[in-house]
Amino acid sequence: MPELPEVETTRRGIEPHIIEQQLERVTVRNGSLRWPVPKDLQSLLQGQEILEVGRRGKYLLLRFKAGTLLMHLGMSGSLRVVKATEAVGKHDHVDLTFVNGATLRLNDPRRFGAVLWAGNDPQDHELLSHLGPEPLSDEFDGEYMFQRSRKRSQAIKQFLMDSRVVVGVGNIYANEALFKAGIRPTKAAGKVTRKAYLRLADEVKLVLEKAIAQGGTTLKDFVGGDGKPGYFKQELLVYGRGGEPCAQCDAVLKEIRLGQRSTVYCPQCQK
DNA sequence: CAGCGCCCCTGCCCGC
DNA sequence: TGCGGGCAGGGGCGCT
Repeated sequence: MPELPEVETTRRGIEPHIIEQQLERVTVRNGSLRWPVPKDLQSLLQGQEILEVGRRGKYLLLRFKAGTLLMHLGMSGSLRVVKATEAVGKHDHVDLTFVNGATLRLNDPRRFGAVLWAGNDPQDHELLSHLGPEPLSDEFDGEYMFQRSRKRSQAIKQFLMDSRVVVGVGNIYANEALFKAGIRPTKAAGKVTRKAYLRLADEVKLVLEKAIAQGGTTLKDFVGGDGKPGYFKQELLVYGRGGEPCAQCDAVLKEIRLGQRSTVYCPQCQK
């Protein structure tokens, strides 16, 4: 579920409910996530106020005076703000309950997500310190990709999904952006031209911005807790469409596996 | 170092 | 209806 746009949508959705709120207690029902949830969160955070709700790539950063709580939603995680009295459901693994009664509740069926303590300089945390630029920042552009990709034999799609190169481009958007840019996902990153990278970087920004804008329209529902937006599904041009005709040329879209991930492209439009 | 598979885990869908 | 296999929007890790 969570690609960068959804994590950003989550961030925007929870922020107004928890910013400047004082934490009353931490409830960990199942601390067995990607890494064990630290056991001392309660003592670290009790009485502390949330100063900022930030994001780095797909990580959410809840900043307190004492340090930063780092959260990742993995493949299946979601966060909702509920009343402290709301019935606990299956896979509701962690709650942060605030003095005002609001509760930030993490649900994660597959438990690939994470809740970790990162101290006062979260960007120095091991999981964040090697991350590439944000795709929507000026630091990320075609020239940057071109320079970083020289002599790389790896397929462009895997290069694009490497968080050390750029964060937040998941499988769906990698497929979509490569289609829009007319680049075949299997092409070696080092053989993609500067011109093609300029186009690709633009398309990455466009598709992410568009998805965030649409995620925004579902914010209310999201916080109200009624589940998942299916917002951009109908906008996808290749992802999940293997075997269907290309929207641009009518050729049959090909579906292959690249690095264990489903990859769809148009053999005509993407060279 | 670059690049590639593996794996963590549950749920769901499909074919038999 | 039950069961096995494959797949899922992430990404760290260990190996070559």
